[in-house]
Amino acid sequence: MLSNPEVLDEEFVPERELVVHRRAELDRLLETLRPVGTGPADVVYLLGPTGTGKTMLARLALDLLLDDARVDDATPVYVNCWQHYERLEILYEIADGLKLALPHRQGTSRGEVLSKLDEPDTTRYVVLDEADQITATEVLYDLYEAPDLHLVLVANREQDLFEDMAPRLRSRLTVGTRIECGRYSTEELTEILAKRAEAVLGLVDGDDRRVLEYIAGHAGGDARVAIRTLRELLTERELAFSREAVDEALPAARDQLRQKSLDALNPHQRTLYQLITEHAPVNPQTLYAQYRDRVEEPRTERTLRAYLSKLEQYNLIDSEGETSRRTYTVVGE
DNA sequence: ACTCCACTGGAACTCAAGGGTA
DNA sequence: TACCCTTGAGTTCCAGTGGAGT
Repeated sequence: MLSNPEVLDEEFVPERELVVHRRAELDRLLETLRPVGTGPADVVYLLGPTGTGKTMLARLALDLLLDDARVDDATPVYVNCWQHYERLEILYEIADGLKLALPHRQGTSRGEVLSKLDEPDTTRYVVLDEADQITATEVLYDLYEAPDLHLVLVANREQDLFEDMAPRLRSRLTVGTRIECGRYSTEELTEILAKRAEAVLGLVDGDDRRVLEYIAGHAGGDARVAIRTLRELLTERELAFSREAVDEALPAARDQLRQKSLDALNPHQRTLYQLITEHAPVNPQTLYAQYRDRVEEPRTERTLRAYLSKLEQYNLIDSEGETSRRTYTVVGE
């Protein structure tokens, strides 16, 4: 039996002690958010590619702020904009997190939620994870205007965040603290894996450590992939700690992460994804025709276009070219 | 230069569902 | 219980874009 198997979940938020390579970023984040000295910044950006510890940092910072004696009455809220990307949806999630007394979700207008947000009784810390998925960036303005509310925006690239933003909003939001999380090096990833492996297995010997290095070297600097692979090795492959086992576990780990995104799709979106895997690179005309052949009650092309942009947002597919020359391919195939 | 065609994405609309209210 | 309000999902319509053919 493994002890603490939860540390092998890539979404697990570790204790401060388990954080090995993001100490400086964590301290800077806490320093910026803590209302001491010159006062907190209004917006903090946590930027960097997938699997570089941004979400972990943001969640851990919320936990630590809650326990911090210097911070009175803090209310932390975490919203994943991957699932909640519409303006009202995000406001509702925040209202829920802040335990604001709304009559009910349906039937409460944006104005009502905003007026509730304008009456703070605590310092609010709001993390918007995957903030580049937000379709209506006006929500950032809503939150920026709310008193005593500190925003942490987590995104891969800063430009994605500001791309569709109105200039008035952009000029307000560009002021803020930026904390960059670069790709982990193989050494750093090995350390991270070693900490997690120790938490479940006890001490890790030299041979095992070489296997961890091997995982780290093949995970492309992505901690999610590395941790998933370790979990796959320890839970599914009966502690088979060898390079051969890693070679099998790595693609399985990547598949599982992809499957997690696919599970969030409706049947029509899944059919589109399936067709793109079968025919990639495929142009829109062929794709729409194949789709109509495949399903009983096809959606309109306008809806399919909306689905395709969603699949792209989920990083499941890629598109190249414009208008009639556009083609769709599957990411990672 | 002009026209045709394929494609995109915004705006306005319909519809069903969920919940409050008199 | 009938009616009202709001929402999300999906559709219809359409202006704009860019490649290809004449």
